[in-house]
Amino acid sequence: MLLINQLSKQTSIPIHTIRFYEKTGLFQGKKNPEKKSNNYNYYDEETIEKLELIGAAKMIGFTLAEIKELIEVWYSKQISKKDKIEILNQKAASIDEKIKQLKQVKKQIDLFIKEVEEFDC
Amino acid sequence: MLLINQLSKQTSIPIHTIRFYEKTGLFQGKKNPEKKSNNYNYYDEETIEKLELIGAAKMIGFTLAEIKELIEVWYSKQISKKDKIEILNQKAASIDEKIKQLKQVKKQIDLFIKEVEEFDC
DNA sequence: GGCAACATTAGACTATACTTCATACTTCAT
DNA sequence: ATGAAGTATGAAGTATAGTCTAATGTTGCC
Repeated sequence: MLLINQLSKQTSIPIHTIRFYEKTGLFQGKKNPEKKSNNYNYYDEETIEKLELIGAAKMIGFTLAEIKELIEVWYSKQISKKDKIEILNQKAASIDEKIKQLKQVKKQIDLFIKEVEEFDC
Repeated sequence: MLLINQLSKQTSIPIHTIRFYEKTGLFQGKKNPEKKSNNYNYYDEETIEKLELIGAAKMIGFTLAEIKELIEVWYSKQISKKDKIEILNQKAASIDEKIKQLKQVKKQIDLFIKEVEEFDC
């Protein structure tokens, strides 16, 4: 179990940002019941996974609200198999859509580069 | 030449947003020198193009600052061919990078869907 | 000439995602 | 035991990207 400082170092995510994510409900640290003198939060390996997922999902344009939903599906034991698969398929589809859009714009930029190379002398 | 209302209708971008983009420096309307009684802004076809570019670039996660740079390259007559190509290549590379990341996450989600389908009964 | 529909500006307000600050407590090395 | 470093909490501040309001002026049509 890691303290927030270690967690930050292992994920390269600033402490303040981690706290912000925690407050947003993306995950929760656990208090140590044996140590009642402090109320430090302890984080498990799953939290590292979650932070990595957050990083990846953010990079591709998901909002924290969407990521929260994704995490809930990913780790929930309560959500039915059917619902899980549906939400995951939705996310997968939205990623495909984004890839399509990116390729479209890439093509346009490549064309424009050619244009510049040939005519704009 | 279009007034802002027409521009908004043709691009499906709200008037307020168009004004915001203009204030941000993504493009500029022109005053009509023959009509000195008002100071309405008139927009040309190029502005429609630019707004479409903004829409596409935003969709793939470019910030307005990046888009501004892209538009400046796209339409500037002052920037050298070499610089234009360099900036465009940078944007193209960042799109490739994003596509790579998206594919990565897509793969992870697909794997997880399989996992859920097989084991989480 | 009067009224609806459109235009402009400045400024206030919102949401998202942080980021910093202030205060106060805890742990650890010397 | 004391000071540096780490932790918690709440609240304020920042940046980006809008979105809305108010006050005021303009145009077009009956």
